[in-house]
Amino acid sequence: MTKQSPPKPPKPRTAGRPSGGGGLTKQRIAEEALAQIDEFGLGAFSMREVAARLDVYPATVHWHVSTREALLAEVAALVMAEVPPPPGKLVWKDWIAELFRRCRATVRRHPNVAQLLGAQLVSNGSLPMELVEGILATLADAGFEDEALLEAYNCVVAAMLGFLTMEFSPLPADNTQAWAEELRERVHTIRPLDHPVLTRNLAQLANKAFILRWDNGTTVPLDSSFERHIQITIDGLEAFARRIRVR
Amino acid sequence: MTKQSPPKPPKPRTAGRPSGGGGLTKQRIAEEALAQIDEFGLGAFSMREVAARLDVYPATVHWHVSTREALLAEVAALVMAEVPPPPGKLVWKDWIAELFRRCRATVRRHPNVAQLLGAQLVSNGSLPMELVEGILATLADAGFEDEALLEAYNCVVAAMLGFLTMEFSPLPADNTQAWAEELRERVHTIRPLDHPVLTRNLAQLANKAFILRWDNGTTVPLDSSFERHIQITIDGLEAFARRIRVR
DNA sequence: ACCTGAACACCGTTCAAGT
DNA sequence: ACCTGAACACCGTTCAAGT
Repeated sequence: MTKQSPPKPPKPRTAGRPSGGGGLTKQRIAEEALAQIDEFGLGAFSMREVAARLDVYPATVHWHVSTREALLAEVAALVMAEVPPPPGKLVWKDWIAELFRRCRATVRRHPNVAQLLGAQLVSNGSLPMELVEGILATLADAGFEDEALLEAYNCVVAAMLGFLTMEFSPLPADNTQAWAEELRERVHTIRPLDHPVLTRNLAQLANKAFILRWDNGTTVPLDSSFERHIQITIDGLEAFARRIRVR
Repeated sequence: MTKQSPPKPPKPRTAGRPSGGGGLTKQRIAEEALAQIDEFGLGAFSMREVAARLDVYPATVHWHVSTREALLAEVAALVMAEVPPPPGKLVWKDWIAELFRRCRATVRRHPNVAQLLGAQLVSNGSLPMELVEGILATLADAGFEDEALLEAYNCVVAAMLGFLTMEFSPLPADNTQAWAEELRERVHTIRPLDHPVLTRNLAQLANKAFILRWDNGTTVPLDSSFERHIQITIDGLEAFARRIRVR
């Protein structure tokens, strides 16, 4: 697109350790990769592109990162490291709710990495240990221990990352417009006799309910649904805690 | 791997519409793609590979499917179409719980497509409309309407697909072994002073808690966590229903 | 309408060679 | 230790040409 300088002046660079303030690091590479993904989406990400941005040969990137997958995991970790842990003094319900909100705020700033969070085991390891400990400590405070602690923890993580992964799942890369129009058409021509409840609530659901939408969370945020999701999760956890106490 | 017949006998095939029982269809292509993914993982999926399996030129596949992304969406739809809708006579709590379980059973049969379900908006449209209507009808039965219906629905879908996406998220493609060993090492050498709760419950959490595991749901299924996730979601929904009734 | 055959512009990764 | 330069074996997609 912006490549219109054909008499490309040959940049003579030398091999070996850089003399200037160069100092390419894994961190630096991940930052550049994140920038690329933020700007143009995951589809525009490639080792070669990142190398080009850093004005370096592809092999150089590989010297630092080993593999494309590893770099993406690094990027995911970079994003999740931005999540500020909620203050420790909150009661457990508020702490969990705050975590959900802060996590979403961070993902909102990097929506294109959302699909990396839940969907790959490598980048599942991206949540900072500090947050993991925070969740566990909070749930322990709420009265969960042993297997109940494990279950409550998994529920919290799945509910949080799962929702965000879906809310910000990317649109088709190619002809977004045509695709959106087609889905919108399909949703609005659903046969009322086969799908009465859907039809009756179409105005409420169209483009705001999962599976029935053609824009993602970047364009059409699911604010109220997310807040409700928090409440439902916490109410469910409380019921769980009650069941334990009763026993 | 199994390619050791170099004097490949040239298969002379003719262009044009196939005479025999050929009849390549989008459906047929998606089935072959699914088979490939089931066997060797999403990493081994490519248009060319699918074409080879069908004994056809890559361009032929493109004539039927338009794009790689579209084919993957088709594959996701194929899988989710396998989910048998729960019987309609169940009370709403049981219906939702059954849906969760049936959905999981299906994804368990095709774990490698899990990462497609939640993470791409194209394949978000994969859930059959019949199930969507089922969820809506069930929730309407439970007393949710208008915006509450939207919120409850989004919560159900996110909770269900979100958990499954994470439980079956794929391992790194390359040197799985080394990666697993490294993560296991990292988890077991967490500093006790910084992460007391984590350390205290390490035996309970290691390789069974999200972020702290190196095997996915195929090897180490999160059965009890999933059942608890169902209960928590339903209890939360019930609390939500109560809040509405009170108002 | 459906397919072949070939081509284009990309990939990730490896490896010898430089400094 | 860190990088160049080139190569290898793949990709997805397009397009004219066949039948």
